Amino acid sequence: MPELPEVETVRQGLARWVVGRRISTVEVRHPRAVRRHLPGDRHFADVLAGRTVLDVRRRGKYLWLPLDSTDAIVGHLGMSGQLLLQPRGAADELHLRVRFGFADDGPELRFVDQRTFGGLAVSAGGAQLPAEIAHIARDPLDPDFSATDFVAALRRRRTEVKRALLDQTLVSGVGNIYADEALWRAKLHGSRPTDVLTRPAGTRLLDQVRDVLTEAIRAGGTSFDALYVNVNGESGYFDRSLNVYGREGQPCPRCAAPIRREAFMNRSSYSCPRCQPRPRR
DNA sequence: AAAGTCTCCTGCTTGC
DNA sequence: TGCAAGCAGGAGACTT
Repeated sequence: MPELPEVETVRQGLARWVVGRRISTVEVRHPRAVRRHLPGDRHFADVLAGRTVLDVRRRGKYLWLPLDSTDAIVGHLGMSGQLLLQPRGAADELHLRVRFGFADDGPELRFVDQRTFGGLAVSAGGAQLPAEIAHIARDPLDPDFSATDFVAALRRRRTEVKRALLDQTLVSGVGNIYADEALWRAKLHGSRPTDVLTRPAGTRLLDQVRDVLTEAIRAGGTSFDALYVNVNGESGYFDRSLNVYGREGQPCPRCAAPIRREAFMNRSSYSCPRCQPRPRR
């Protein structure tokens, strides 16, 4: 599942292979992929034809591609979205949703998405920061992210710490996998209430979030279920470094207690019952 | 207003 | 064997 490290890996690939190229044709194969582009799929294709990609930027799990028109292509991979570079004429993927051809006749950019939770849109005048993602907080690897402000905001919340980590308006880029991994590293149970977390505990947690995200980027991301690949179709290998996520019943790498799985928001949380005791309520 | 829940979607896995 | 339910989950819409 694409979280910050996976999206950053894709960003780096796009920066290498797409920046400076002029879009010639856009084919929307499935309108749901551009459902957030309110003027519709025809407009999406028309407004992009002839535009040159100037850069590839990211905030949290969102990508945007500033164009020479001051607009930007905004993208989110959702659960299963992939941005792939493929030679012209290569067979269509089963879940191909959008195809971009370039004026240089080089490789196409394809948006492929099995579960269709992801999508693309054109942000009018959004080259600097698309309005569509202005509500998303900076991510913890952003040089302008303030640790002090984050910890203060965390402690003002009246919720559980894992819910707070997943709230993209508080800190962006963290999803279920890296939330569980950071909480394990910080030896905190995700149900711990945020308002009684000490400042040092909040800072330690943020440090662990940053560490796990940075290490995962170095590994090219986590390809837990093969739905995530980079722009060249290659898997990341951080799944080998996961300590708790998806490891129910296996020994905690720190204390050997069997990893526990608990229901959380209609999904699962993984933690060590000994290193991360559940808070008394 | 903030916090919590529901819904969108497909394909693989599990169970009767 | 076949069908149905369960599961994966990001984030916007909706409810409390």
